[in-house]
Amino acid sequence: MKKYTIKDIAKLAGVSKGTVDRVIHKRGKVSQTALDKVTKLLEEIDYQPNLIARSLKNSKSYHICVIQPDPEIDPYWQPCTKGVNDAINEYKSFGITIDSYYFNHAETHSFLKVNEEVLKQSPDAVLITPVFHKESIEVIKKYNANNVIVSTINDPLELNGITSYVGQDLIQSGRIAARLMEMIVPKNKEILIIHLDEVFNNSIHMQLKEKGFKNYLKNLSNSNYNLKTYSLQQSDLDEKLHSLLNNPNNVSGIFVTTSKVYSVAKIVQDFPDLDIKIIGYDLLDENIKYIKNNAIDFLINQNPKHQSYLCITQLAEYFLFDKKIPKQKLLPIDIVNSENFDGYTND
Amino acid sequence: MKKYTIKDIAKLAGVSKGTVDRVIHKRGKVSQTALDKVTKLLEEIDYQPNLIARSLKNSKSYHICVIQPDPEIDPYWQPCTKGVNDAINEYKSFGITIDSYYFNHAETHSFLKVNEEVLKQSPDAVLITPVFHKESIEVIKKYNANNVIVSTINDPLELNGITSYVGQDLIQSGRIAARLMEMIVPKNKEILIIHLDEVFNNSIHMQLKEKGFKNYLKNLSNSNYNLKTYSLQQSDLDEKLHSLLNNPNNVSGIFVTTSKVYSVAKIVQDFPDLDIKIIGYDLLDENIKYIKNNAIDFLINQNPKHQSYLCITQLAEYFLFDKKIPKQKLLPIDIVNSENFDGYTND
DNA sequence: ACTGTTTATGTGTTCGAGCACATTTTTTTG
DNA sequence: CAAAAAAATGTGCTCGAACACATAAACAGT
Repeated sequence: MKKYTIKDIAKLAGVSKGTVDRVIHKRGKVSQTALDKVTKLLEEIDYQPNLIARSLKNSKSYHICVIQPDPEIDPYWQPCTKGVNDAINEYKSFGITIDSYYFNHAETHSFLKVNEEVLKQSPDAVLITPVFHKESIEVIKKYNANNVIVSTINDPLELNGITSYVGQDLIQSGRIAARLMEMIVPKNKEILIIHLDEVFNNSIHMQLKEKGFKNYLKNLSNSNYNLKTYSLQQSDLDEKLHSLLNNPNNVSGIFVTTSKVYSVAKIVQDFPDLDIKIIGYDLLDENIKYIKNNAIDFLINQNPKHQSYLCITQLAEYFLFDKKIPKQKLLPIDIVNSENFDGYTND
Repeated sequence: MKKYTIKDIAKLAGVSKGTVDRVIHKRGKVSQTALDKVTKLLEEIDYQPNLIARSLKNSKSYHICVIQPDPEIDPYWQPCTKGVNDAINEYKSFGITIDSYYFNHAETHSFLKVNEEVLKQSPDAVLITPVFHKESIEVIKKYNANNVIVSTINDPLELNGITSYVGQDLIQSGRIAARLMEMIVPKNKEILIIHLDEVFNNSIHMQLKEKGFKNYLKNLSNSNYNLKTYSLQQSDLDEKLHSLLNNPNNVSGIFVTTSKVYSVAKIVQDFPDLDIKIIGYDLLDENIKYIKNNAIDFLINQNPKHQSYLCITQLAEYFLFDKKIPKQKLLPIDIVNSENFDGYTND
């Protein structure tokens, strides 16, 4: 199983490597005879260009900018940064430079400002985390106009200006939570759906999760759960939840649609007599504390680290080896409990 | 953020690229003055050699042989083959050729014969799936003697002749199953542990899973489960399980330590009055059928496809870019139910 | 048949690292 | 101090693909 090079093929076909090259790249200026001969030969031996040589020849440097919420402000984004850093290290020896830009995920103007800055850099690609739905659409238009490739994670904007989306099916994510609830919460009990965030933002992932969750439970034949939805700021949670649980109630499960589930678990701990199951999102240190002692029953892992890492990997391999980028890459949705969280944190 | 090359450094240091090269590779024959100057410069600009150029220069072809049980005989190994095929396609343009060799997982001599064959090929590396514990150890010794790199998946042999193991923590795997059982099976009920396989083989993964499973349940304060273990050939299962369930019993959960869990689910379906929860392994088509309709409650995904793919990836990147191979890579242990299996099958 | 023009084919250089070999400089020795 | 030996440094080619440029063959028009 020898590896054929252009030179080999040229010799076999009795032409020069220039001609072979022209055939391969369909640059024309080749006689019918030569074209046939070379084409046939290429097929026969199933020629595979050496991607390393190709890449060396094209050896440019590429510049990718990452735009994400500041992990100092919201720790949810820390793993995202880790994924980016892994990618930086992996590709720095290949002539790919990656810069991170942070914005305050509570302020749209911060997001817009950072994007202005990045646009000035005119990078080859950007990876943006579109927590602001409307603003993102505008920003992406600008990138497209400047021929900057746009990849997104976390929040699927349905928009054709985007080259790649890496993330999860959020409706399905809600369904998974629902199926787990069904298994651990008795029939006819009350289940709370809590949207919890420090700030209100116009991203849609919480809504999609709720939709999937309700959708699953609605179609059950014999388990009439009583569902109640609350959209809360973190500051209102304490009062609201305490007043709910202090009064007579039938609550037996809580589904928190964000990574802030630990603050719910903390409050529920004050009511040891109520047997309340909790399902929420993501492997924050705070959450892991509660899943370890089973105060949280299940976490659903959105794997932000892997999302960002994979997204950059796709871009890098596109630049280096011309590997095509899938329009959408849906990652598996991991179910995490007290025994398997470890495997998802240490990679 | 310019990318420096050896030539750049040579110019900056006022020496030739040969000297720089000698410094980088510590080949000696460099004056102290030149050495200091170049070393300092290298540090200052944090020189990163262009791995693509390096790889091109070294451009050899590498040969990897994969030795695994015949997927035609045991479908469990089909995804393994898929992972290998993905790797073949990914790396064929990089001068890495990969050949697969199958053995009958019921016959040790078949395993030995295939290994003889592979040894004659003198490949650069082999990926073996050590279902036969003792025989594998012997075989690995031979590879080591011939300077063939040995990677393993699926079954951790504790042996220093192995360069890399990609797999899961099997004891933990059992603990995960136990935690799930605890959540869905009422206290004081009976739980069966069933080791089920077509043949008896001397691999140890079933034992490790059982160990983890029992270990978790034993340490529970208030849930006295009654555990019973059965080691069965597939042919004996039908009679044994029917007779068990036809008689008065308290069985409420079954943990099957292999991928053959579908045959247990099939039988349990005949007893709709008993509410028996089932947990088993792997996303075989047969198993997915049962998890879809909740006849199986949870599957634990050992991700054989990813295991084999990752293992080859490690070898390839070692050969191409000199990336070091971790001695052991433990993959996350995925919990799968009727709603998230999809994400693990389509990748 | 001889230019001029189009079309086809071949040659040589580049990318960056790595290494063999050639050349220069320094040191040793009679 | 010259010759020989050792040490240091520099030069030039290779890996395979890509492309610019040079050359050659084919064809058209007068």
